[in-house]
Amino acid sequence: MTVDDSSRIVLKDLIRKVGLRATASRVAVLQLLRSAQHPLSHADVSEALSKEPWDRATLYRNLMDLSEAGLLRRVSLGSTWRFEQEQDSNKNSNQGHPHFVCTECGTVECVPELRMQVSKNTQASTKAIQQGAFDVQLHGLCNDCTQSS
Amino acid sequence: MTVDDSSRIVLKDLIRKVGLRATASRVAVLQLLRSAQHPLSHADVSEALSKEPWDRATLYRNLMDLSEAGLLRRVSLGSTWRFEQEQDSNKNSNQGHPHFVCTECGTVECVPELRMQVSKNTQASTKAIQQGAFDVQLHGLCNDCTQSS
DNA sequence: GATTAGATGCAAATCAATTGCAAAAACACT
DNA sequence: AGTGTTTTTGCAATTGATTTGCATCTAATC
Repeated sequence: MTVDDSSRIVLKDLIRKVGLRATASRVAVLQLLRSAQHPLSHADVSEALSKEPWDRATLYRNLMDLSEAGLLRRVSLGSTWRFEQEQDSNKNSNQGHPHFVCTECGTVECVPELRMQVSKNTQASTKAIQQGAFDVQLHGLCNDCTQSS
Repeated sequence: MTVDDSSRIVLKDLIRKVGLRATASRVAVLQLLRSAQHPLSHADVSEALSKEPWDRATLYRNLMDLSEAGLLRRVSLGSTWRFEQEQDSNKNSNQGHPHFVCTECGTVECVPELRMQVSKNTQASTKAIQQGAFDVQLHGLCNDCTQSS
């Protein structure tokens, strides 16, 4: 049994534990996101698994199902989403780590080391801000797009 | 001459100053965004001006043209955009004020009073972060969506 | 008011995201 | 292993937003 096989068994168990059936595409999606260094879009996942026979719609549904089940985290970009593996440290939190989003190419990087202080004296009318229930994103040009522009 | 008329003249001059022709739809778009309390999407603009005869494509191009010319600011939401009036205080800055983005309905609010401190000792590999060339977004549920969920 | 470069309107093309439904696969139980 | 039940998938079709080509129109200039 290879390392890949054993990890596949672990992933299958994980998937079953949250009440979903451990199908090949779900295992592959989960495996992909666990090895990814940054959050991936539907399109990223489709492309990465393009050698496999799975349909776009299936991968869409896989990502949604795994996210709703808590095995992935959905990073909101307004009207679209990126997906990343759920971190144990975030499990019981409504807040993940900060992300850097490229305004040119849309790539999303994780910047977990970044600490942001939100001034507490904010009289923001938004409850989520008062309660700290939000994710932080920095939007700017990534290194690649800085060069080419 | 009404207040509206005089403001329209001012807007027309503004548009001409940046090298564009002062067409009726451009004036209307600029006027709308100047009175808006938060950044608007193209769909928002279309709807707000739905009584006018202008085509969707025209409004798209108006928003893009006015942004490129520096009269509007484009707020990136990953793959889509919102538009807001350019603030004089931002004119020579590559950074606007922070925004709060609802992960449910996509509404974008301005939170200019929010001050964020990014730890300076970051060894982030992204140049934009090191140089402070980024916009800050907080993503969470807006008050409306908190209630209904 | 005539000229002309720039802008618009319309229709068509593109592209991403989503849905319905029949067929296939996973799981539970013999 | 075989069978039945429920979930999931694959495919095709739909939706909806954004973009583009091009003929027509118009703002700005003379």
